[in-house]
Amino acid sequence: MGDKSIQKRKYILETARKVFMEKGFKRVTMKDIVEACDISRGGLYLYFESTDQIFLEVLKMESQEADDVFSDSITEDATAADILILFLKEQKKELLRKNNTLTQATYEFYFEKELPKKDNILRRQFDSAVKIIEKLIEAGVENDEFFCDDCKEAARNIMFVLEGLRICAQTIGITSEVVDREILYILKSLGVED
Amino acid sequence: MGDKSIQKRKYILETARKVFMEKGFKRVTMKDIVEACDISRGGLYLYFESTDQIFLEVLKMESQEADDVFSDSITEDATAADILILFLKEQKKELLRKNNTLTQATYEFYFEKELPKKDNILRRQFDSAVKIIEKLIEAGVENDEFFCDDCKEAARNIMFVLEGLRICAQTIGITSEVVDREILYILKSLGVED
Amino acid sequence: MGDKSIQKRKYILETARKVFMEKGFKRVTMKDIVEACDISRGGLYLYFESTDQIFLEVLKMESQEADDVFSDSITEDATAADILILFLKEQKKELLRKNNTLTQATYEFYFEKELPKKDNILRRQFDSAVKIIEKLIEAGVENDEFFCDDCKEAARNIMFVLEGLRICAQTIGITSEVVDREILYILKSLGVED
Amino acid sequence: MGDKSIQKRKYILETARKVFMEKGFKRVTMKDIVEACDISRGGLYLYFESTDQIFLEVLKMESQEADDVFSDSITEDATAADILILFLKEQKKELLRKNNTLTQATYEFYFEKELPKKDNILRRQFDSAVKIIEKLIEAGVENDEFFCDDCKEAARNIMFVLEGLRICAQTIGITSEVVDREILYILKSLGVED
DNA sequence: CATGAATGAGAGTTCATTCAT
DNA sequence: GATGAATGAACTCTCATTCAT
Repeated sequence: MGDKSIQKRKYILETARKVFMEKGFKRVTMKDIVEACDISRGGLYLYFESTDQIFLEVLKMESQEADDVFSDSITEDATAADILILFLKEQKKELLRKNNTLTQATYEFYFEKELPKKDNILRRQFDSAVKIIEKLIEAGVENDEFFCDDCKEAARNIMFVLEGLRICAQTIGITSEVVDREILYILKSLGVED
Repeated sequence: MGDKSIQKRKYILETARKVFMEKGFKRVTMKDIVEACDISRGGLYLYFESTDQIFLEVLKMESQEADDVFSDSITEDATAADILILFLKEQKKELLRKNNTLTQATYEFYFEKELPKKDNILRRQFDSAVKIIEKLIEAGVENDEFFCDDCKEAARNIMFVLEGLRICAQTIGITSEVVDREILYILKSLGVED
Repeated sequence: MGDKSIQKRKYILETARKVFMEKGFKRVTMKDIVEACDISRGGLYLYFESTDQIFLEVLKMESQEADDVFSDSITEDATAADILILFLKEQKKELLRKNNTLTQATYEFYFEKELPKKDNILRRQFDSAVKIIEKLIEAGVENDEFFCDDCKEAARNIMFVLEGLRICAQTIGITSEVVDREILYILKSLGVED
Repeated sequence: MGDKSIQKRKYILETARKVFMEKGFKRVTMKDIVEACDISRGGLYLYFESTDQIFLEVLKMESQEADDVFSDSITEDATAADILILFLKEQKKELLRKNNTLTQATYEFYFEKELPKKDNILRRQFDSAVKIIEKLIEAGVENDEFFCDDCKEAARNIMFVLEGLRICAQTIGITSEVVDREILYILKSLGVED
């Protein structure tokens, strides 16, 4: 596969990503992607053999970029609290974005395929996020920014709240204020006065 | 519609409920329901016109029963903390049940139809649960069982954590221990020492 | 499946039979059969799930009728030689018929699927024909119509010659005279002077 | 067309031959041949325009080599009977070989294309084989090895039996013993005592 | 000459929905 | 009311064939 092919492959994945963001996972057919990419039916099959495969690849792309969210948040002089707040604000932005997330498609995908619960991308992302938040809280505790007995558990709780917000955003809808309140609640439970 | 019809309608809904629990929402076809009910294709259409409609009715049934969870928890001499703990344990049991919940189907349904976020069954259930928990916490605060600044927010937080656990149970999988730790975390943040 | 369904099933098989006679096996698609029957795409799938299945059923029908060829040949006063000659003439007629045989389709079918050689319809038909011819020759030998050392082998040889003629008729083409000569040769080798 | 081209053409034909032996005719696609030859899709089209053409060319190659079977059989001191027996044994070997013959592919090819019956390679091969066998029998008759009224007809009969065996080998399966018995039957009908 | 990405026609299959009985 | 055969739109997937490089 030449350079051009790699380009096209990437182009297809990026286009498919938009389609998944708009329609979720299940409603997307190979035809949808073919049309969005403006290529031929057979052409798509040269690169991918199913929507499943395409979605998994999109997810991989996504997950690589996800790691950057933290990296972006970390600046030299920022305190742990600053970084955590920045991260939570990032998450807020993302979970309030309408039709601009793969959240729904991802959930649908994991529902449809009854994938191994132990080893899947989503799980790895979750666990890795927990670990990073944990480190952040530990750093904050050392700096006396945070107060916390069990940093690991606090990190996990934050992630569950975020997941709860995320799914509610997709189903029952939530406002910016609701998210803000949750963020404040989280921070308060870490002993941050604001 | 005669008595017999009402009976049959109910029979269909109950049978369909089982099908949705097994397969989620999207993967269920009219054919599946027809076969599960052992009625004729045309027969089903006499009562319902789509899987959507059937699922909504199933959800209505469900939501009427859901209110009983709390009622069951409340006994005369129970303290607020007792009731809250009982409720959380109920939730734990439910969210760990495999293929015995409409959770997945419900999420799928709400993903698929981009329903009004403001007024839907799920939303009403959520809000009503928040209110009940809030009342419970307030009662607990008055009894000095709980310590809490903002009972409404605490209640909301609990619900988001539960939602987070619920979705995670369906996608990345969670263990009984994970749920226990979250329950403890919630109780601790209410000032309960255990 | 009601009476009507059985009728329709039969109708489809008979129509499909004609299609197979015209086009062989491989070139026939479900669409061809749908069009020949003038039914809907989905309609055909109610009765059969593949051209394979349809062809096998056609073959079964055929094989039931094939047994009648002999029965038809046998009349009360006919001698063994008469019956054998009648049978060979029947075979001649059949193998010279253009596009009015399933021969080609049958061969194609057995080529395509690499079916068990031991137990298949074709094999059963062949063996049963050998047995009947053998009986016939034995009867002829007893009547001093035929002369033959090994009736079983003679019967088998007749069948192989017929198979050879059949396949040649489909590939390189043969004339009526060629078949006649082979029939005479067979009869002569059984000691029949004509 | 340069030397190199001729070489490549031949290489393609020989490779394609193997593919046809494995899969018959109809199941072979241009893609199969391209992959077996490890050349480019477009490249194949520079030499041949269809599987039909390729198969015909393979058949031509084959037919040139087929003539050698007899030449090989003929040694100086061999009697007619020896040569005939050798030839029949050759044929036996060939028709019992699994997946190592173009037989099936050839039949499929002639089924698919409804080619002129009068003038085709298969026909020429058949006629030429008949002629050679005829000559052989005539020689045998002169040497008093064989007894035969109509040598041409005997030769033709042999070929039809062989064709019958060949097709049966591909469809209903035959054993070595069955072929042996047919060979003995043929020889006996030529008056050879063995 | 040679490449291999791209095309698009067409085969197979499923399912919501209708309608004569 | 109830039945279930029938319909046809929509999807998946494959392959011969072309054509820019």
